[in-house]
Amino acid sequence: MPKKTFYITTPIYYPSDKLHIGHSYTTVAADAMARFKRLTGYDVMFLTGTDEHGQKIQRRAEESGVTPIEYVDRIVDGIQKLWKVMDISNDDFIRTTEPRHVKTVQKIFEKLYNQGDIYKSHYEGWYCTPCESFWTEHQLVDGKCPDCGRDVELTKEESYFFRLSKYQDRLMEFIEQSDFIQPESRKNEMINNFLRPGLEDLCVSRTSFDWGIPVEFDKGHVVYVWIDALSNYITALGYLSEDPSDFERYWPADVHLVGKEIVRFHTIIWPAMLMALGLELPKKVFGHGWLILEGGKMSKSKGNVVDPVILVNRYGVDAVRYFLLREVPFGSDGVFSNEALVNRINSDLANDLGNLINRTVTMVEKYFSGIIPKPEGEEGPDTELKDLAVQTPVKVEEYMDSLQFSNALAEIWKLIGRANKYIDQTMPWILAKDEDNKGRLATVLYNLADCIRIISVMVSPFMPNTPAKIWAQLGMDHGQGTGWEDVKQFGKLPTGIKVRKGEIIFPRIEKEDGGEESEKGESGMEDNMISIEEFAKIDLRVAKVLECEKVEKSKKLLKLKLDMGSETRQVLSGIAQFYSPEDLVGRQVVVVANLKPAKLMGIESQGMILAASTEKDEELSLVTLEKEIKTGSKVR
RNA sequence: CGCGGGGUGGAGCAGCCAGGUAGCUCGUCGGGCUCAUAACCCGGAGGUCGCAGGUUCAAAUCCUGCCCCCGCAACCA
Repeated sequence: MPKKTFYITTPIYYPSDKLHIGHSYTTVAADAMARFKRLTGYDVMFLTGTDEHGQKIQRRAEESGVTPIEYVDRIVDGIQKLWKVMDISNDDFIRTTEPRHVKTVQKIFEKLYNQGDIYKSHYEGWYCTPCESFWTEHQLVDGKCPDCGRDVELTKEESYFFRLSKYQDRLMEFIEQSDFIQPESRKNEMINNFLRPGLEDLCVSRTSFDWGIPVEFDKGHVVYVWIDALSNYITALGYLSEDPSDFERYWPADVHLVGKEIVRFHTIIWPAMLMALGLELPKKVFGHGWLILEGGKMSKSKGNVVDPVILVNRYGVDAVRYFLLREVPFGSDGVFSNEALVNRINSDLANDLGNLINRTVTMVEKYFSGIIPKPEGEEGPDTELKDLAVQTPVKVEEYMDSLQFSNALAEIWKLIGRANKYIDQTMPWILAKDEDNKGRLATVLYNLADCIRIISVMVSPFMPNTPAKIWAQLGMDHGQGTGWEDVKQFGKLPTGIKVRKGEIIFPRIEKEDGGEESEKGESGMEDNMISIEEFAKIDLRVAKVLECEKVEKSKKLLKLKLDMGSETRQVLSGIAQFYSPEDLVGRQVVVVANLKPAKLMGIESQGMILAASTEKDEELSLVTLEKEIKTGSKVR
């Protein structure tokens, strides 16, 4: 009989920037689930990938002076390395620029067009020029661009539409009557905010940029995000390709794991697309919460950016993975802080689990020369411990099936706690004093060691590297008794094997004195010294202000046009409260010329001019030059 | 009336949908133990469940109103 299949996906990430801890969170969760399902005997397909088209990437690439594909190749490479570091066990990685995806999306588009689910019309919308974005009437805020608050103009663009409205009733019925959307609160959100007000047809092509999948029968159009990105879940399986065997095997997906911000696309647009294609719908979409960083949103100026790689280097993958899945209930938002991470590692991993292993192995060495002894009989607290040990996997299974990672882990830790308590109850060091108690001592230590075996297996989906370390210490070189079914039985640990006390698996992390200081250190500031080479990376240039105007609707921003010597640039600066545009035109300023461009109020800024300001910005003074010098000169 | 989330011992959370003993983790205090990673085990202290009304025999939980906090929208390049 073929194994039951399990298909789980993460969203495909947008490679316009490096990924952060939030992306790792989703992916680690999916990975834990995938590993758990493999462990419990499923034929698993775990998919992740990248969504590589779109205007933003096209623009980023242009700014960096490379082609879009060169640009994404580099970032995607980084993402794949990150997943390696995080020990992600994905079975496939789909890139929307791959031919297998592109071809199928074109087929899907054409199929939907031929059957009338996609039609050509005009996108009549309000266009915000600086943002280069279209908005519908009701998206506007006070008749202005909801993104930047500026004026918008009514524009028409020819484009293709998907008949989303046609599926409104079927969607409503499906969503209301199923537990398709998890957690439940998000289901209500979708019904009340989107389905009840009514669905509008969806624009699925663009002519305003070309970094996308071309619509084959109408050049000039590229497929816009929805059909391109969402389809990845089936194109990766070979839907409509020469080899659809994976599709036949794994579809429909068991879970699409997504962040709460994109629940809407996955629960409304995606099912509607599938209905149109006549395909089965995924069984579940789970919208998890966000990791909120201590001190507000992650931002560079606050210095609280959390780089997963740094965390892993510092604390180890398994510890970081454990923390992510344990600390916060999966459906809700939670706070991420270094302190919480260290606390978890110390109390759960070092004190509870690590110490349990260490003390058990030590006693086996001390009292039985390292040989796992044969148990004799059962008495006192043995029964309770054993019962709990074999019941725990059942509970873990239940929690995992509803993606309650933190509860599953809590359940495992109850057993760890119980085992620690068992040591105190049975007091092996007392038993060891009297040769008559040798048998009882053997039983106690065997029970402990076998509990650890059970724990090691249950923990493996969350912490992939830890089990092998535990097995090595227990002397289970062949992983005996480590299947999921073995874990539901007590006594599967072979006797007579020799334990090997090795390194401490989870050392305690000593908090450096002065917690404040170490917090700063964590964010990678080290000490504040940089080398001359590092300084040389900053390209400071003299520029002359050619034009300058206030940014409309902005208190602080001025838009400057700068002569950089060899080129002109547009730079924004938050100095409007201190300088008026007339003051600046014709003056020379100092500019960071190789700063990554950014958009403020929807306007691109290609550099930063230097100014000094007091602590609370009551005063501000521009950095200028003592005497005129050739525009474009390097400052160093 | 912008949208969303939330206010429960010192910190972080569960409980609320299906009213009836306020639970967990960390911290703290006291004790125990010495196999162990200053770890482990036991016990204690500490709570007007944001405020005010209402429903009810009974409200953290249901209803109404209000206050406050956070995220997003929305600008320190």
